[in-house]
Amino acid sequence: MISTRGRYALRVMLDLAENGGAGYVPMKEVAARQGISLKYLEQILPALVRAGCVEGVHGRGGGYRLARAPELFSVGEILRLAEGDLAPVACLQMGAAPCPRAETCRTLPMWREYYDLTNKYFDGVTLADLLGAETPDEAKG
Amino acid sequence: MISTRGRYALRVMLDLAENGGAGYVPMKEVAARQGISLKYLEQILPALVRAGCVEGVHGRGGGYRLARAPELFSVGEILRLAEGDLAPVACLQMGAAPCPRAETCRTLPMWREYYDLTNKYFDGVTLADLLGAETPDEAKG
DNA sequence: TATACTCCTATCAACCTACTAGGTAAATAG
DNA sequence: CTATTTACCTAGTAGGTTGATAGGAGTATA
Repeated sequence: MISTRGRYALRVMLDLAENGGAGYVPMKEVAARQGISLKYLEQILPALVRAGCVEGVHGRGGGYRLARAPELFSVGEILRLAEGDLAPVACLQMGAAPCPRAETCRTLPMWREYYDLTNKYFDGVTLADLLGAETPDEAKG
Repeated sequence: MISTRGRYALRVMLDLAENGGAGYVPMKEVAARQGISLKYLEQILPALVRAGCVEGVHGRGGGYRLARAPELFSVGEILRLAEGDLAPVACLQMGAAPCPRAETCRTLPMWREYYDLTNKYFDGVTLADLLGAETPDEAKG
């Protein structure tokens, strides 16, 4: 399941895209608009900064802004940064201890294929797709 | 993420398909073969019985057996019984309080489409597919 | 130098997961 | 009828995760 971390990260990115324009937007404003705890958002954002998705500027007049245009961000990229992983089972998570059953596991290939499906789906949706009020389908077609 | 409940349920069904034949298999044996706590399995199985996926018989010579042939079980059916739901976000879970943002939510259509994708994928894989040592792809093609 | 931001770290309550434990009910074997 | 074997029911529990809150340090601007 996608937790609030991933969902909030997405909402912040969308908020920056809509309300950002060219300048920096303080998280305080985003938190108020989105109805999310400022302190909680402050925990989520550094990962997006380190990955070069948003740029943060300290001090008065500072805030965050998107590092690229919305059509250049995939949802998959943002979710992976916030959630760490989109693996459907523990044994496929990065850094997981290799499962001793892996060789003979009847279900592992299925989990792998679903994992691929998941990554491909979310990599195929961009922030720009979500900003248009259309469904991702329509955006793609 | 698919938890052990769903994964164990699948493994039990596969074990019954492989080692069951026509008769009843005691959970004790399945637990030993699969290296899973018997007491934990006993918690998972009633849901499969109630749904008519497996049949349990008490007493000496009893145990469980599949209620249908392996090709008539989809993985999706079993996972939903064990996990309750395959919803990727809380607001899509059955019985969830309706989200006040639903009307204007930019991301909800995407979650919905991914939810559909998930159900369709797992509904398209059968126990029989997993029993053949092939990948689900090959089984389908 | 005061202010307004980002960013770091610690803490915490609530909840969930994965399991353990101890039974009761039902069926069969002797 | 009794002992045994199995399914099935219910409660508890250690450890981890989630979703926050809190306090402050670092940094840029006016």
